[in-house]
Amino acid sequence: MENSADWEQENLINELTQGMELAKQLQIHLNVTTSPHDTRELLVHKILNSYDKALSMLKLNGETQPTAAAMGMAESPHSEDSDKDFKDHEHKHVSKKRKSMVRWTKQVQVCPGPGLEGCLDDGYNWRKYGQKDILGAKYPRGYYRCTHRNVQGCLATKQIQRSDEDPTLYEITYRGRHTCTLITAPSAAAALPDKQEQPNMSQQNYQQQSCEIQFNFQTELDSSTRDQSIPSLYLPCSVSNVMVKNYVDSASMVDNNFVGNLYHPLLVSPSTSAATQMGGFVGDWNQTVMASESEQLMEIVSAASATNSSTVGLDFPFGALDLFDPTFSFENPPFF
DNA sequence: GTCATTTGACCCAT
DNA sequence: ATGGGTCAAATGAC
Repeated sequence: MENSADWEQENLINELTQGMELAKQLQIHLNVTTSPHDTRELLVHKILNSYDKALSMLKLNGETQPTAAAMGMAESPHSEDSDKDFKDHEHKHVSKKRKSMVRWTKQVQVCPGPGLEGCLDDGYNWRKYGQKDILGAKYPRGYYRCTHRNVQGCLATKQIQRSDEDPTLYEITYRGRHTCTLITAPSAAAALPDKQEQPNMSQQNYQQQSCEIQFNFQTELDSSTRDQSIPSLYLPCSVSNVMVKNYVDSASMVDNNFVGNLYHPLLVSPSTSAATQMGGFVGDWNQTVMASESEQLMEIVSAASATNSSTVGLDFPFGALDLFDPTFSFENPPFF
């Protein structure tokens, strides 16, 4: 038993180390303007793979710990994915997987009227697979899964529940991380149109997504005040009128203890000017929007590889967050 | 013809 | 037994 744990830990360290090495390579490639785009993308892919493996190890490990249930894993262990393939061949495995799925919720307020669905669009391509009347809820709950599920095996799902009290308020629960290769940054998404749903996605939707989960990326060429050898992650939300509002824990965010530790929900509140750009959104946003930082970071890294950005960073109103700072940790982010 | 949505049935956890 | 989540056939839109 102990040997097994040691072995797992060793593998975990190996994966993380590999991820770091790959990130360093990517860093070098980002500083070389002549570096081929393919190479960067390959590195990003490897990094993501490496961290995915590490996450899987941690999640599976976390499930065996008694604290997991106490930390919010009492969540209904229902199917995250009931694809027949999985049911037939990996039923038990899927059940485990479901429990460890990352889950987070955000609330979106939209103006009533046409184009409402568009406002709920988050840039990913979802396919509705069910709708159900929920006990005690006035409105039915819609069930959606990633369009690329069959092709790329992306297990991300979401549920949309309209609020009883405020019909303009929608609670969107996301489960699972997108593993599809669709790059979701606005520009990238536009470059990868989905013939089925993309045409319905208006520009305002892209703006919405850029403020909620994905972020716009900008090139920061003037890095005279910054160590050029250390690309920092810049999240230009402070520039694009999105500010970090607060941090709260959420039961839905601690489906497993690892997620609870690593995934600090980021609460952002787009300011009025951003909402104005978003058209369909109510001008005064007071509701909170939570997202997985890890997912954001994955996307940031992905998008960084797709741009010529020499730096990628998280830029908060109170300063930039340097993810390559050795003192940085998700458990103790410097700003919360 | 293809693909998305709808909806009743089914499965599973509680 | 009940409710939430998913399946899959039927239907509709393009």
